[in-house]
Amino acid sequence: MLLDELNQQQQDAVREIDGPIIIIAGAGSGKTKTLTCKIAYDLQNGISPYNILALTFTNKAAEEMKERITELVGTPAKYILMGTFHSIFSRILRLESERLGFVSRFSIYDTDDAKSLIKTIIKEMNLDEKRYTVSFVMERISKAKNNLFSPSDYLNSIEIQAEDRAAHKEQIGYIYQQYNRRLKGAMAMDFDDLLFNMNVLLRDFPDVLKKYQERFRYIMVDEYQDTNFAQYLIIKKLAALHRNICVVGDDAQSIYAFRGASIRNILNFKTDYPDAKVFKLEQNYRSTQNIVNAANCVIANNEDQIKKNVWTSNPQGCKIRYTNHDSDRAEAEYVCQTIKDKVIDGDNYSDFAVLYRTNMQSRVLEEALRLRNTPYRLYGGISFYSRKEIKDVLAYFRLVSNNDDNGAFERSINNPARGIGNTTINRLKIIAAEHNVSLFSAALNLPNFSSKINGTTVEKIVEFCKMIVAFSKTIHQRNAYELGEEIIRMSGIKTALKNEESIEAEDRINNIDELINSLQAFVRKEDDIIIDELTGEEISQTERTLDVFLSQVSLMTDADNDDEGDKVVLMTIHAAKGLEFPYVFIVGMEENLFPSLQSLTQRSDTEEERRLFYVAITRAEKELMISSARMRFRYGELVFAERSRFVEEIDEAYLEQSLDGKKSFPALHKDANDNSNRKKPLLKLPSKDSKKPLPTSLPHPVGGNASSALRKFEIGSRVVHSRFGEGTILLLEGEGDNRKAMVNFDVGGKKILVLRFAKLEIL
DNA sequence: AGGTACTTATAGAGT
DNA sequence: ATAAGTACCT
Repeated sequence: MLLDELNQQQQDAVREIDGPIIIIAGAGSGKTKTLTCKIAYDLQNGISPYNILALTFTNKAAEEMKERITELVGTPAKYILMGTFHSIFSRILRLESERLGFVSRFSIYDTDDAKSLIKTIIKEMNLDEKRYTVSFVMERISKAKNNLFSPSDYLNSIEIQAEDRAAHKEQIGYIYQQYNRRLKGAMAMDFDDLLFNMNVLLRDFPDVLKKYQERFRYIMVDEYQDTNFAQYLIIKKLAALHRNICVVGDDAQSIYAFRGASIRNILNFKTDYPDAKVFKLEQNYRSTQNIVNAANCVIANNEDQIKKNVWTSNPQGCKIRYTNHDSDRAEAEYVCQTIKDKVIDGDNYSDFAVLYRTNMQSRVLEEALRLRNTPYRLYGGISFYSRKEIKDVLAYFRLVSNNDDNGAFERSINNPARGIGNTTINRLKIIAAEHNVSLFSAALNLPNFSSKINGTTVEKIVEFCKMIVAFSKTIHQRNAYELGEEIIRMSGIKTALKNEESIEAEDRINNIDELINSLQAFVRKEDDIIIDELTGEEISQTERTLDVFLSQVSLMTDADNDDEGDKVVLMTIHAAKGLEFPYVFIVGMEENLFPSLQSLTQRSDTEEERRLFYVAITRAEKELMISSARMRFRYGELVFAERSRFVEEIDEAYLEQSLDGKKSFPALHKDANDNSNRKKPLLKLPSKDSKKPLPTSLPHPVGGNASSALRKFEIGSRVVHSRFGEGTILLLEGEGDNRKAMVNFDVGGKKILVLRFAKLEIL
């Protein structure tokens, strides 16, 4: 029976089918299990899968949930409309696109595409690029869209205009206006538009609203604490008719305010739906008592929260271990060594996760892991889909699918080089603007327009356009693999890379081949039948076309392609939400890094950082290791850091401290349950107020070079470096801490190294 | 038009 | 440390 494996609170939540429901699910409280059981229970009670809408934050979460529901109830699960906000709404928008004046094959601009468009506009408006930085303008526009301010709302808002004027950036409204016009002209939407336009659709077309209200009789929203205003309002409108809305979340895990999410949505659910039934899942099944208690201590420092008591009946476990290290490298080495030791004792690599605040921290960890041949899997960072060569290929696909996509046109027209340079493109842009048509349309009809572009160039442009047109014509006759493969072949991208004959080019070719593989997988999908849950129709193999592929790929992230295997996992804390691991390292516990510098200016931001730390702690099942470094490389230079304030927020009853990473835990496994003599930390840390002066000279070189070794370096010495291998010293300069050597490495050539940091050893 | 060499800006999380 | 942009040369 479905309910047998659930505790009382979980059962209560599952049994409540109708009306507004909020489930506050503490970390590790079996949220996914409850949610999947709940949907299965609904289905068993006669609710049609066709009437269920389930919204998640990641594709992965949606897939996993669907899989689990299928296990419980079988085929009907296939018909449930379940996915991310962005993917579900993009599909609805494609169906209803003509209402908003879009083609159904509109393009989706990712952040890079959007930024380059904004940049173009700033340049065209002759604005000072120092004052109007792309990232700032982008943030303003994104925030406006997430709060449903159109360009005219933006320009008419006294408050917003005052803000912009105060910042001496009063042109942002006009940039926004132009940006949106250009998106429309390219038949494109950015990520925020998917939410904004969904709102427009439901606001301006009552028949559409009614249609989807009637369709979605039961609505579930996962991670409700991370919804922004635009998402909140869509949900509210869709649920207004039947009021069967079930939201699940944990205010303590709200970590996306930076993206416009409002913790208020979950805190105010009872206000919106006074008759809402509230269920709290407070028993943690994931972590040891020490971990749960430590997490509770940390989160208790936040003011904004729903009261709850997360507890566990799991074993007490060992204390959380905090270590401080000389440098980011030493910290990384400590992580590697600890993992190695535990693997020797029988644990798997995949039992470990290393979590960090910022993606840039992954580098030093990767280096250390590689050095020790420790298998790892890196999540995030430059995703597969944002690699240049992949974006190049996808630009071709986009252009074929949507000829008006100016961004895709500009990217493709001279890639690979066809002798169509900047001058030509600028002339083309002018023609397109004069005739108010897209670049592609202007290019295709170029012979009919008078222009300064010379004849041979015109021929090349027309030839390109004809190739694209030929592809576009067959887009619905051929499957994504056949067409995509041909586009790649005919574009000449791969040939150009082959001619480069470099290692990098080889990698790029491999990546393109991987993309071709994914086209093939998309077309073949072992699942005999793919069902479009939105329309209820089956999608045959021939209907798995390039535009369908593209519509999915634009919203795909790396995390969605999991490559399993026994590997240590490296990821940001944000990416780790919803996951769990037996052993977790949280590295970089330093002021100005975690919490980040930007977050310290506002209390609410600091609270968000604390929730982020809470999320990180609660990923751990058995053991948690947190660490910091006294200095680390940031932006290419060395910075010193103090221990994060968050470390102190963990009661010492649950924490074990050591200042140097190694050999400091004599009783690693034994005394875990012995609390009796642990009133004081093993080592007294300097209090945060007693600011120690920054060390003027470093205690020890990172790699352990004793200073005596420095003297032995001479011009002509043969040396070995941990990363670069063997080489010969060509030059020496500087004194003391600044002593540098130019080394000619046998592989890789000349490099200048600061001896204080470089792991150079004399052979 | 295209490629190379040098300069400069920029580093917070991700659908 | 790195990517992106610019200046300059072929």
